[in-house]
Amino acid sequence: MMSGFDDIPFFDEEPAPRKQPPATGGIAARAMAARDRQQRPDYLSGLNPEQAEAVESLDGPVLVLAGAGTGKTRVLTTRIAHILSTGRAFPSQILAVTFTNKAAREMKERVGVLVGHAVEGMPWLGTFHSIGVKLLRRHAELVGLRSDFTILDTDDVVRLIKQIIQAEGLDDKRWPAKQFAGMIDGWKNKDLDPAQIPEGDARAFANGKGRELYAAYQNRLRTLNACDFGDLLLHPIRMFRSNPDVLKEYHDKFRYILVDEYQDTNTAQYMWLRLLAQRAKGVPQNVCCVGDDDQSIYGWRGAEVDNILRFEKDFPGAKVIKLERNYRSTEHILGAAAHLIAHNEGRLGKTLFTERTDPDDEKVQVHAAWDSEEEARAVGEEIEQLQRKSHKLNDMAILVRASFQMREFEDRFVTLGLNYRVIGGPRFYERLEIRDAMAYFRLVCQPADDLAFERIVNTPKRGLGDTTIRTLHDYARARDVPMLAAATDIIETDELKAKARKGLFDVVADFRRWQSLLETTPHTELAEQILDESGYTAMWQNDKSAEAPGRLENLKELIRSMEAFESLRGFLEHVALVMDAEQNENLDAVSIMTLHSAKGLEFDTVFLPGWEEGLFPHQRALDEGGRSGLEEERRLAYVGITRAKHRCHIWFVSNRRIHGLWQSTLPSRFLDELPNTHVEVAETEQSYGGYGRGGYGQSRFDKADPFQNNYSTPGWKRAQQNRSDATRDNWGSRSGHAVERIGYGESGPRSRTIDGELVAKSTSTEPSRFTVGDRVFHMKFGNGNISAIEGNKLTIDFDKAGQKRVLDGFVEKA
DNA sequence: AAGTAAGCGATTTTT
DNA sequence: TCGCTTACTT
Repeated sequence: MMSGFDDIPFFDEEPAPRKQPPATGGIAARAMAARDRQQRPDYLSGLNPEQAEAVESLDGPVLVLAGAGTGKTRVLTTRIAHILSTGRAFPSQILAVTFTNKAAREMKERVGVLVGHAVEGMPWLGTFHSIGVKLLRRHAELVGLRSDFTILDTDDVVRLIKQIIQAEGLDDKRWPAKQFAGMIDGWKNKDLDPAQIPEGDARAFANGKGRELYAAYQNRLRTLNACDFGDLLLHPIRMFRSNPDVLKEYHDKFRYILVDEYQDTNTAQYMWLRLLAQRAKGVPQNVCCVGDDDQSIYGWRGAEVDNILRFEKDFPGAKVIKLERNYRSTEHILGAAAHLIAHNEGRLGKTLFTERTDPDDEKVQVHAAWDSEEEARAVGEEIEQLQRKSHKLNDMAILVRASFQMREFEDRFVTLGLNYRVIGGPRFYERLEIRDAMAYFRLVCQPADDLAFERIVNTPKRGLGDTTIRTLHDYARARDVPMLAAATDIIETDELKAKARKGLFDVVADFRRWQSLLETTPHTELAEQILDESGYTAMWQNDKSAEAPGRLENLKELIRSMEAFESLRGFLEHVALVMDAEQNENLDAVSIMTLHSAKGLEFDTVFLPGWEEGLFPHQRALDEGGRSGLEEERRLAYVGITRAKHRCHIWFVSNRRIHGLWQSTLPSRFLDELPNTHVEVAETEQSYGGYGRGGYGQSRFDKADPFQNNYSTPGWKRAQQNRSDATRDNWGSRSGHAVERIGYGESGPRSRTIDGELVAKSTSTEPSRFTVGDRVFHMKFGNGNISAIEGNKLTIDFDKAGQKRVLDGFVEKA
């Protein structure tokens, strides 16, 4: 099994240059490769021909288009194993980049399985950011940092920006720091420094001060000796650009470069990669990017699908290998997914197939429910039924478009006593008490960390209020020293009142003591000591609120998780980069998560609720992203379906409560893009369909089996268009079934269209056709009397359902 | 400094 | 509508 690995040399760091393997592409190497191919080592024998080609094409640029479930990770890990076993590179000469820590971890583990002890010898396998940190710690001085720089998270960044906005004398309510943080992030994703941002962008914020503020922010980071996440990419880029000798060093070093999830790279990551990958002319670029354009779902946070689409132009002579043989899903699931994604334009074009055909495999099921409550109830029932057939809850997942959908399922599962776990959501290291504790630790390790200082200087309360902090802040800025240092000085003066001076004196003394213990005391012990002596633990012990015990528990957990690290510093770095905490694997539970966080996972049974226009595809994606927004939504749907191994159940409801108002909804257009042959509409004995749908036109989903006939005929399409327009009008007032298209009069409501498809229409504000006291009928709640009217929103006392607020388009005069 | 009142926004998320 | 953040009050 381990053939060929026993004689790999291992180095923690660089081997001596003359001991390097023969140059890639050389005759010797090719001969060796040929020999290896003949021998077909064990680790290659389990691969299909395409996978094997992806693994063995070591010379020159390679793009592996790996569809969902086609063994992408296997290819990557085996390729690394192959490089090592053929002696083409030492572990430290392979650069392997992933997006998430999870992916990096998984890759490390799997390479470990293949090559045993070599994993420790792969220092350059990690996320873009962790590799960036590694580069920066080595060359910090080249970008004006010290190598012990701190990494700020989003929360720190926002607080810092807020200070800067205030310092500029701007109103921080009119110009929210959070928004500006987002803008900076966007610029950094595009590899733009303050001088390079487009004039329009610069003007868009704070009366044209955008550029200034961005520059001020960067200056502040430098004085704080700190980086935000974007800098972890940008600083290395700048460093390479202005220090060709350093870049050359890494060119020589990295003989093979591998990139996972290439479709998710943003412009900065692309530049970073290109700098490292594009060597001198004539030298083969052994870069291998793996990705799937059909699974690009992060355009909204700066990912450029274009990077993968133009790979062949960027790397001339690139070999493109498609992996289309799927090992995960049934033919129905693949067929449904393929048909759906075929509606996108600008694809590289892959079609997944499987060799397994089992007549027992069920088709993808589409279910209709009356409202979200019934949807949750029905999914709960399905889950219980599967459970009765001894399916594991761990093998089931509910994948939602937006997190507000989760609640209904959680509520239902609580009543049923069904175990579930929510993936994503608020994370351990983002909790208040954890962040406070971390601020203490940070300040001990890095006395210049003003953000940490300000966070905890008066937590617990030490009588150091706003005025004191402001005085101290100004004092520090005037002398250009960190606040902790300023505090040390200021307590010698009489700038502060006696009470504040005493409080500050104690803080300074505490930190001085903890710092002196840093090298001598074991870090977990020191951490505990810090939390105790600072009074932080006591603060929560004295807190009577319901969450206090949980917070204390979290603090204990924090200390416990430090044990795995060698030092406080090492732990801090880990937390800055790896924000996730492990889930309890032992519990058998249904997973609930967003479609985005489901990427890369697989489940036996997948439930996809909420396939309604406006929710999925999401209205905002359409409004803000137009055609490409729609296509990204479609890719999201594709990701959702392809998570399923055996069963995929899609749901949509007719009524959903959005922002507290009940709204009638239309089945998602994606449902109509699913093929007959692999999809069936599930018979449900629920209330859906039992009601008259009063003038909303026919839908194939009104009938028991809409797939029987004409759902894709122009007639159906038109019917849906009618319904769509009619319903959208209900946001304003009802205007019948007129088909409104592009080209309204100047004064009329403006619609948005995507290639002629009507996607959104602004609300109109005509006076309501109802008056208080009217007797009305609502499809969901039945009869009732109007008790109040605000614009198009009616408050109605229903005979059975009680008081509800609904939009006037959904009721009729009774 | 804490507690209430008012206001705002409401996809998706990693590092 | 609801839940969270911020402002104002005591």
